[in-house]
Amino acid sequence: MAASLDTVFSALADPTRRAILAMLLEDDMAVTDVAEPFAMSLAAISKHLTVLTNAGLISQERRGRVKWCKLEPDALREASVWMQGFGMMEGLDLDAFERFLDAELAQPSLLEE
Amino acid sequence: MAASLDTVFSALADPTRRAILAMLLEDDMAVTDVAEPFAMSLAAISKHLTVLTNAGLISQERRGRVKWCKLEPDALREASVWMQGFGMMEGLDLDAFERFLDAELAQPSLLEE
DNA sequence: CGTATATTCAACCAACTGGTTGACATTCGT
DNA sequence: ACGAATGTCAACCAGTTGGTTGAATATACG
Repeated sequence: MAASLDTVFSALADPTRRAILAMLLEDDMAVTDVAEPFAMSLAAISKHLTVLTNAGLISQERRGRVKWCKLEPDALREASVWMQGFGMMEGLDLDAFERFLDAELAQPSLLEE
Repeated sequence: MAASLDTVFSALADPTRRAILAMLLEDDMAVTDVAEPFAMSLAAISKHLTVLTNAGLISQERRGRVKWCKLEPDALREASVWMQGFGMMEGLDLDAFERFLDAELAQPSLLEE
């Protein structure tokens, strides 16, 4: 999955999805168990899990009739690097940040030709 | 402005807005100058700046007929703390992270009653 | 005063989001 | 083989997003 900053940040922009990530921090979970505490349908949670998967924030592995959801925190790394570049956090990797800025600003579709 | 994680992350989810933030990292800028490199109308950029302002990521101060835009990186701090809580980055503040998780999970509107 | 500059507002539009429900496909247990 | 459990799919809906254009509002300049 191409986990761009776009997809990662927009996946994180929903409180339900952030809550799911927090739950998966504890342990891997089946879809039904993920859905259990929420006041919405299983289908809605299934969609949220798809969004998280597309963002690379979780992975899903089917075992029998149960689909296990697993946190994939690596996808947060590049987003975190981006944010740290604004100089407010410790542990800044300036080189990585510059690469991100260059790559993003170089997207021709975004800029005038 | 109530800069929630929702508004911060969803503001960051757009590449135009991230590019604007990167530009403001260099220096404060007028709205017209922010808009100049982009292939879209001034009105569109004005809307993006409103989104960024509502997220607390920038502030805008009118001086004469020019409205100056200024980066406000503090808004990134709580989002960055949230992300760091997933254990992949250095400088983790576990206490702050726990407080965030508790606050978010305690939102009753999200959970079944 | 009149005109150019800087920015927003209002109406509109297509596309996306986040939710619903009901039907469907798989797999497990008996 | 049957029935219950696990998830997804498809169609639908209301509300939001990201863009457009044209008019409106300040403010500054000469």
